[in-house]
Formats: sequence, C-alpha cells, structure tokens
Amino acid sequence: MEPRPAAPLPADDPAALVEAVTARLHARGERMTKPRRAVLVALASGPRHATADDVVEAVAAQDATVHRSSVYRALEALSRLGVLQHVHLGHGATTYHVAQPDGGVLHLQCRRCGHVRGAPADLAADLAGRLAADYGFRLDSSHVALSGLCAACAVTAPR
Amino acid sequence: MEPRPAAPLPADDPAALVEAVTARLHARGERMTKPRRAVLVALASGPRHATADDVVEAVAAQDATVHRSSVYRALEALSRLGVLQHVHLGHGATTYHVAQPDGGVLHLQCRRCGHVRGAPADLAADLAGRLAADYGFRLDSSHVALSGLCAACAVTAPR
DNA sequence: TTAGCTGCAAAAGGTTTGCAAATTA
DNA sequence: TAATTTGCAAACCTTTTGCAGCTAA
Repeated sequence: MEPRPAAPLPADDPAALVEAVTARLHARGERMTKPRRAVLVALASGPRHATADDVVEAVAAQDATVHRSSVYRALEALSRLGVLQHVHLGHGATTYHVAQPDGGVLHLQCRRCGHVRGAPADLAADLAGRLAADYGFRLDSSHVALSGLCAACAVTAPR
Repeated sequence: MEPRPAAPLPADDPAALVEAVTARLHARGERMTKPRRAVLVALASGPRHATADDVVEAVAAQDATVHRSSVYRALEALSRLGVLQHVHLGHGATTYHVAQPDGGVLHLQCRRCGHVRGAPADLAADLAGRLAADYGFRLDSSHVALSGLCAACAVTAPR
C-alpha cells in the first residue's frame, strides 16, 4: 500500500519506463498488462501529476477498452511496487506521479484558487529535524500538499 | 468557506460555547438552531477532533431527529463563522474542531497506523518563513495533517 | 412576520469489490 | 498450464443539493 523508495526511474520516457517497470513486476512474479502499460505511458507523457480520473481519461484516449476500475487497480499495484507515489490534496482528489528518487518535492496548494506548485523538499529539513528530535516522527513531506495562500491570492485575500 | 481566525472560544465548555457562538451568529443575522447547538455540544464534549460522521453519531445520540445533512450544513455554517476549523487527513476523512485562537497546532499523522497527534505550530516557523520569502506563499500549517511514520511504527518499519 | 434553516429524498463524486472470463509468463 | 488480472456491474461512502415546510428572532 505504501510506496517504498525506488531506484531512479525514467519518468519522462514512456518506453524506458515501461521496460524498467516490467522488470520490477517480473521480479515479483507480477505482470505487465495493458492497463498498467497505459497508465505508465499516460503518466510519463502527460502532466507531472494527475488524478485517478485524469489517468482514466488519458488511458481511454490510448485504448478505450481499458476499464475504469482497472486503472484504479493499476494505480494501486504500481504504487505498491514503489513505481508511483501519490499526493493528497486537502481539497480535491489524490494525484499520482512517477516516484521520485529522493525525498521528492513539497507541494504547495493555495486554499483559495486551488493551484498547486512544487518546491524543494529540503525547505522542510528544519521541520523534519525537529519532529524527529522531539517526537521521533519521520516526516514524509511530499505525501500531502501543504495548504496556504499563494502569492497571487494573498494580494486580494483578507488574511 | 474558509475559517477566519476568531477570538478565543470556550472549546471545552458546551454551555459557554453555545452562548458565545449564538452571539456571533446573531451579530450576522444568523440563527442558533437545534442542529448547530447539537454540533457544538458534541464537539465541546467529545474528542478534540471528529469526522463529520463522528459528529453525526454524537448528534444522533443527543437528538435523533437531527438529519445527517443538517449536520453537514451546520459544520459548514460554523466553519464559515470562524467557530470551527477542519483538518484534512491524507488517508481518512476531514476532521472538525473548535477553532484555536492562534495559528493552532500541527497535526502529525502516521501513514502506517493512522494515529494523529498534535505538535506546536511554531515548529513550522522556519518552513513558513522560507515559503513566504521564496514564493510569497503564506503557509497555514494546521489545515492539513503532515504525514510520516510515528515513533512506534518507525521501529518496525523498513524506512 | 419573514428570512434563515431544517428534514427528506435523491443525486453526485470518487473508489472499491465479487466474480467469471481473459491474459500473461 | 496456472496464476494473475481484467471487464463489468453493483455496492459503498461521503458529501451535496432542490425544495417545501418549519422556526428562530
């Protein structure tokens, strides 16, 4: 269920990604199937982050015979493999992306306009260190999007 | 929709809370109703944080005639008033609590056992400062629960 | 009296599941 | 061949909404 950090994956190269993932699947006695391949191609070709529904649409564009539930199952299987990771947005659906080798990036979501932007994960190093020291809590700063007001909205927002 | 910081509220005293909130509602031409009162009593009497469904149950125990949808509308109305705030948990439903006077607390959720614990919001001061300086992003650190591994789970977890 | 609310019922949005048939290795 | 996965359909869960009637102030 939970993503386990993986060796770098060719996140932007559909063919190479499929190949790399196929090897990992086989190593576990699992299979590379049409839905899984389509999901990987969709995530390697399209926008960095996509909701399950975005993936369903992108997959449908490739192959209309792939069922919605298979996309959900593929997303789950690939996440379990450590190939995909997801980010929870407070307001809005979970988004998926090809796993980042390192700690990944911070996701900043504006609570007003909903826009999400990335930021270096090391910005949270101080926080992570304090949480570890004070509570023994190992922060995974890229698993949920941080909420706040983006610069644009902060201008017009009351606070 | 978004909570606006409010003056301190008697979060643990049902009667006092209802009284304080009634005044705020009236000041806006709104009303203290049976569902709203029940929601406030439930949140002031029960656990600090509760999901909408937890509140529905607690309210039902007080008065079975209050409808589920009224609880949702009461939670929304009281949030709009600034009396309640909510926290998004990555895995799991949104939880509601009586608004904290200051920046509130950080919520740390273990991705393994799901347990949530609080921590001082100022632990994120460094991060908030950097996000503001680098991106003009005003972090609301208590609006979403941070994800990671709690101390107990970190012992048995691979990483 | 009269907005502001509620209760009800139905819909909506997102995700999951049981199962027989298809497919991968 | 044999185990893994899929397609389909239905179920689920949480939240939202239209509307007529109720009720707080």
